[in-house]
Order: sequence, then C-alpha cells, then structure tokens
Amino acid sequence: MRLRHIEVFHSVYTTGSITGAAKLLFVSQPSVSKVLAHAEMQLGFQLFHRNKGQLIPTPEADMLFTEVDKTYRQLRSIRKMSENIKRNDFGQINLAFTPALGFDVVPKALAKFRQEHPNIRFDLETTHNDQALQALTEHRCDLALLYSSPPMPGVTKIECGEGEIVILYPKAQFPDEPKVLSPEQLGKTELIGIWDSGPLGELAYDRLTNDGVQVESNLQVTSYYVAARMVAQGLGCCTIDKFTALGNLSDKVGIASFAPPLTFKINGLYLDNRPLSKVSEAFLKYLKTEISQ
Amino acid sequence: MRLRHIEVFHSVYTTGSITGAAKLLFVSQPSVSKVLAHAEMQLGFQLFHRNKGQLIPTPEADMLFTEVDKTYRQLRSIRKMSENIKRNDFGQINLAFTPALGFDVVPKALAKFRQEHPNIRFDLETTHNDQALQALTEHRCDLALLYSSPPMPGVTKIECGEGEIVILYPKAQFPDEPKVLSPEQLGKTELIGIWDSGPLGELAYDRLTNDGVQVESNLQVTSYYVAARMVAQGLGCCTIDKFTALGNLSDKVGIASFAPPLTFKINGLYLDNRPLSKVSEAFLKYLKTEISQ
DNA sequence: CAATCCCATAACCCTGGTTTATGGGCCAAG
DNA sequence: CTTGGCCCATAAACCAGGGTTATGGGATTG
Repeated sequence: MRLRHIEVFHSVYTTGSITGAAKLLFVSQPSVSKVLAHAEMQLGFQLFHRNKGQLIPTPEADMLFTEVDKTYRQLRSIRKMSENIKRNDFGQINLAFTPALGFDVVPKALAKFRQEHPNIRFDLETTHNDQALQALTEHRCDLALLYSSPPMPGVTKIECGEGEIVILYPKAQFPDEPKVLSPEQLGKTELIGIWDSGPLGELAYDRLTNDGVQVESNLQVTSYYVAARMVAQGLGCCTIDKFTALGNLSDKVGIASFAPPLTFKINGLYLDNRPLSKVSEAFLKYLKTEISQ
Repeated sequence: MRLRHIEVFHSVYTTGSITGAAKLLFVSQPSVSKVLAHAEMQLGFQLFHRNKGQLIPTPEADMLFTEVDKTYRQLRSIRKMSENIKRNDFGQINLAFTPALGFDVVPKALAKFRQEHPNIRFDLETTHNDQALQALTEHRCDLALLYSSPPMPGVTKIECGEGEIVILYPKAQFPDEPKVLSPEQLGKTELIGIWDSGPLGELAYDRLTNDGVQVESNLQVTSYYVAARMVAQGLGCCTIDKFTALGNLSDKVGIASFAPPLTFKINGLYLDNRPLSKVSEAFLKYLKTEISQ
C-alpha cells in the first residue's frame, strides 16, 4: 500500500465519492479511480462496493480506515514539522556561554532572534572554559561560546567575532578619563589580579609583563564582573574584557584601551559528531552582529 | 515528503549508512543515495552531514526521526492489518440467528471455522424473525440467519440451504419408529401447536390443513425447542424443524418426514448499504456445508 | 426524453525511482 | 607507498506508476 493509495483511500472514504475525492486532491477523476482500483488489486480485497454509481465502504475498509486515519494524521504532522524546521520555526537551542556574554551580548541577540523565530526553545547555561567540554560531551548544550578557547579533540571551533581586553579604572584615579592608558600610567596604579582566570588572564598578564608593568597585586579575583565592581568601589584598576566592562558600568569608572589594542577571538564550539542545527546557525548570525558592535 | 523518502530516511537513520539502508530495502545503493538527496532537496535542509564517507544525522534529522518513526510503525501496522484481512485472519463477525440454529449448526460451523481462522472475533445473538430487521439496522449484527424470511426493504437476502419440517413423535405412540407419517396417522395423534411462531408455523399449518388434518390442539407453544421437550414427555406430536429436532433428541422420541418432505429455505440477511465482510462470507461457506448435511 | 451526475476504460505522456557502470575519498593491511 | 576494500556520489538508460484528456454507460431527475 503506497502513500498515494492511503491518501486516495482516505479521501474517497471521507468524501464518499471518487469525484469528490478527486476535487479534494486536485487531480482528475479517472486518476483517483485508477489508483483506488490499483490499491484494491494490490490489497487483494475490495475497499468499496460499487452499487449503481455509488460507493459503499466494505467492512474491511472500515477496519482499515481506523488505522489509515491515524497514519494520515501522522503524515500531516511530519509535513508540518518539516515546514517548521525549514523556516527555523521549530526546535531548541541549548547554549552554554562564558559569563561575560551573559550581561548584554546573549540577551540582546536572543531578543532580536526571538522576534523572527518566536517558537524556538532556549536552554541557557553559563560555563567557564574548563567546563565547556564536559557540557558538550554530556549533551547539556549543543553550542558553547567561549573566549579564545584552545583546540579540543573531537570539537569543531568556529570564530564568532573579536573581543577586546580593556582597562577599567576608577575615574577618581584618572579624572581626565583617558581612552588609552600607557604601560607607564598602568605601572603607577594598583592592579586587581585576574591572571588565573582562563586564557584571558594569561593574555593580559603576558602583555603587561612584556610592557614592563608590575603585575603583583594583593587583590586576586577569579570572576571578571566581580573585579569590575571592585573597580567601581575605587579599589584599583583591572584588565577585563570589554563586554563585562560595558555590562557593569557605573559613573565612577572609565574604560581605556591598551595601545595597541589587545584583542582576542570569541569562539563557538560544538562536537564533531553533533553538527549544529540550522536554527543554531541562524542564531549565531544574530550573535555575531551583536558581538561586532 | 513522499512515503519512499520516509522509508529511505528511516532506513538510513537506523542503519547509519546508505549502503546498509540499501541492503535493508533490497535496492541498489545509488537509488538510496539519490532518493535521500531528493528528500533533502525537497525538505530544504540537510538530514545528514557527509563527513569522510560517513553520515552524521543533523539535529533536524533527530527531530524528524521521532515523528517519522511513529508513522513508520503505523505504516507497518497498516500493512500487517491488510495482510490479515486478506487472509481472513482479522475482523469480527456479529451474527444473529434463529434459536433453532443455535443447538448444533452454528456451534459446529463455528468450531470448524475457528480452526482455520482462530483470530476472528464473534458476537452471537439469537433472534426471532420479527426482531432481525431491528438487530440489523441497529448494527447489533452484520448478518442474520433466519428460516424462510420474507423480503425486507433495504435488506439483501441470500440462500444458505434448505431445512425440513419433520414430525417429532413419542416412540410410545409409534413403537415401530416410522420414518414417514401419513396424514391419516397424524390425524389420530394429539398435535402440539406452534402455528403462531413465525413462517414455519404457517408452513406446517397450511400443509396439514391441505392434507385434511385437524390442527386444533389444546397445547400451544411458541418456542420450537420447548415443543420438542414436550414431545419427549409424551404429551403429543409436533411439527418442528429438523435442526431443533436433532438438537433435542432423546431415546423417547422419533423423527418422521412428511410425504413428500416439507422443506423451507434458510436465509442470510444483511443490509444493502453494509455489504458482508469477506470473513463473514468465508464463514457462510462453513455454515452452508454444515446445513447441507 | 433530455440533462446531469458518477464511475470505468482507453490511450497517451511524463516524472521519479530503479538499474548498471564508474569514479573518488578514506582506511587498513601488506 | 601501494593495493584492495568500503562507502558515497554521479552519469546514463530504463521502466512504471500515476497523471492527463476523451469517451461511454448506468442511474437519477426534471
């Protein structure tokens, strides 16, 4: 019994006539007639008794119809689902990201994405670099967004844009609110240390030591945003990613770049054997534009 | 998404390879390859990522598969069901019959039928001629078996064989156990009256009056089998259908035919707009052979 | 009796799925 | 490094299922 047989049988059974079924299916009457005959031939028993031009379903047809009707609904739900998938109007995105992106980047990207694709489910989770691989392999997320992640085996890494490491300082310390701070200026300030907190810490540490700045500090922090709040309290300066800086701004702090600017890559990670879904890719576009501004 | 697409997708997803799916479906490998490609083209998104010769299902495929799998099961259950219907190994027979057939004919026919078609469900009900039409129209039964039923509007009548009206007599009354009784002999006995009990009563009544036999009796019965038991108690003779007679035999009674034999038709009735199912027809064959002996 | 409706058949056509044949990438073993 | 095996994709030819129009016959209705 082919799909066409099922469709035709269903239509004939519901409309009660071949002509009606033909109209319903937008095909010619002889076509329905022939397909139905073929179905009966292949099934080996009559589905309808032809009596004076009208069709009477046989008891066999009654029995089959209950089954066929179920399948028919299923088929339509498949088609609807595939339509939704095609329009990215169905599915789920399980996202893990470094906390810094949670202040503005992800929320803003998600808000814009939602306007176009309101039916996508999201599952969000913040994660640090060292936990990301675990989250991926345990299928807690399909996609992890990290700052300058090292390559991992079995994981595909794509670029989602660039971030910048900036210096957050209390305005009290630099009343003229400079946009750039030189190594000399930095050397005079108290620095809040975040050197142990992942690749970004190392990056900043290397740069500072290369520039001859003393990086010893008696205030160590492992969360960027905590460091930012420390700066707001006037406890010192801090090298920090710009997203966290912008997301924890206050009127007491200023932002300055390194000279030349110190940038890093933002990466998306997913397992090799679990390729990104189309909706995830669509979402990534929103994320990239959000990052780039 | 065509049925073939679903089949191919299901096979590829479950086997994990195109070659494997081809073997499962008993077709060539390029065929599967092409159909799958066509399905993806028509769906508008990839179902599998081709990576170094191996296929990795996309998340979209995962989502679709849950739906497709349901449908696939349904399809197989349709095919199985249609197979069973074709072999008369599935279905239900709702049968109503005149009580006389319930002693031996129907039970024996049913027993033999069961050996060949063990999975058919039966719903049995005894009915008198005047209630049969109601049972049919109320769909309490698909087929009614009656003695010499008159034609009814909207009901198809078929012949299932012949029955005979015989005379049941106490052996005490005819010790030589005759196989035939003449009108004169009958005239001398006391007759138990069943004349009001449907067409058979009339048939016997007409025959007896034509033969000049007095049919007045002071013992009236409306159920044939009750009359038979009366005869066994030596209360008189009785004209009765042979099936009831044989089904209620005892060593105290004998059976004699009219001369010439008085026969009637046994009919099967069903509604015009509810044609008999194939299993019912198959069962009818068993019934006919059971009646004919 | 004509008009209409419904179904079946006939003759033809076209697309989709099948086949065989072939070639390219990857891997493992010699 | 080469060779053979496995897997997938492509190409070209073929076949059939399902589509079409045209037509005819049985039933019902005005």
